[in-house]
Amino acid sequence: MTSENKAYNKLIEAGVHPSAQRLAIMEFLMENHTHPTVEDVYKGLCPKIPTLSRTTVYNTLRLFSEHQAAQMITIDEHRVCYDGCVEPHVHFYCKKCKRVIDMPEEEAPKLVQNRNIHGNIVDEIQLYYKGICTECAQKEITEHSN
Amino acid sequence: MTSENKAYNKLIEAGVHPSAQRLAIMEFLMENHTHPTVEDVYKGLCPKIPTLSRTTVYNTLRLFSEHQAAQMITIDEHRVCYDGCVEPHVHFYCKKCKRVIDMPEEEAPKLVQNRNIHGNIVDEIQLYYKGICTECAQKEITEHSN
DNA sequence: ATGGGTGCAAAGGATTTGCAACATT
DNA sequence: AATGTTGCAAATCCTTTGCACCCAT
Repeated sequence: MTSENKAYNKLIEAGVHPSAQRLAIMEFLMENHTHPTVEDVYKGLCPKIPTLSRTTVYNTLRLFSEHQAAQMITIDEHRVCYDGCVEPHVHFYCKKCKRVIDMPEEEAPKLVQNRNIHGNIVDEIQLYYKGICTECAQKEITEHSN
Repeated sequence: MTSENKAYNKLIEAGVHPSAQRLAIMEFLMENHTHPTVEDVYKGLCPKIPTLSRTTVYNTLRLFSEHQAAQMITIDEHRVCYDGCVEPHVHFYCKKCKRVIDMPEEEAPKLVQNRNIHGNIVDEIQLYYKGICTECAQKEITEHSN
């Protein structure tokens, strides 16, 4: 199956009408597992869709997360980013380089859809780790040994 | 022990020099378990410290979280809020009323200080649940039954 | 022709920055 | 005097809003 088809199917399954922009944005998410911000998606797709606007990217990513076709990640205090993978997994945020990294080996809490806790209905779970990533930790050691 | 003393001790233990503003902000956090935003803290303390500035509240809350004297919560995509309690516990975010609520009965992942995962150093963990709170869920039922 | 989707420009809001004044040791 | 702290004003950056246009049904 081509990546266009995968993106198309995902939108249909999520109940999102597949416009050209939405398809391109979903495809971008599915090909870039780097937790892109709105700006990243915008920049990444501008060459392909020169008329694309930031507003559309904002609207679309929000729509995706509302339809569980993507997850919104608020691990970075400064900006929101998105993940095309909606399977539960842990995210790690490096306070130095500001990257968001997947931690597939860590156990993630499973989401029971519409779980009820004292009347509060939970439909989304996010587990965030924060700290310093390998690369940045390495750099720090090198710098300090000078 | 008075609440001033508690706040004072907490700052000292965290290695934060206790100025009047910092004491007042820490005291506010320890007395208000409502996950206040910068604006909330600012508004809450203005009567007591009329010269207080938002900048100071920003600086101070950031300083606290860097010294583990408070935790920064990024559950709400629109604004950061803070929790004076640094014991691990789950936070719930209501997408309707935007409140952040503690979920003490849910098991929270324990933070092993400076845990190392494939070279990534984890020094902070946040577990977020999102959905609709009891009150808002109730309201929705009432409205729809009209 | 109708409703949803898109994009521009402007507005809004949260947060940071630069800098001067201030307090405290 | 030196250092760290505070607070104002301005700047910055992210995100939303209002509205007009456009496209597909």
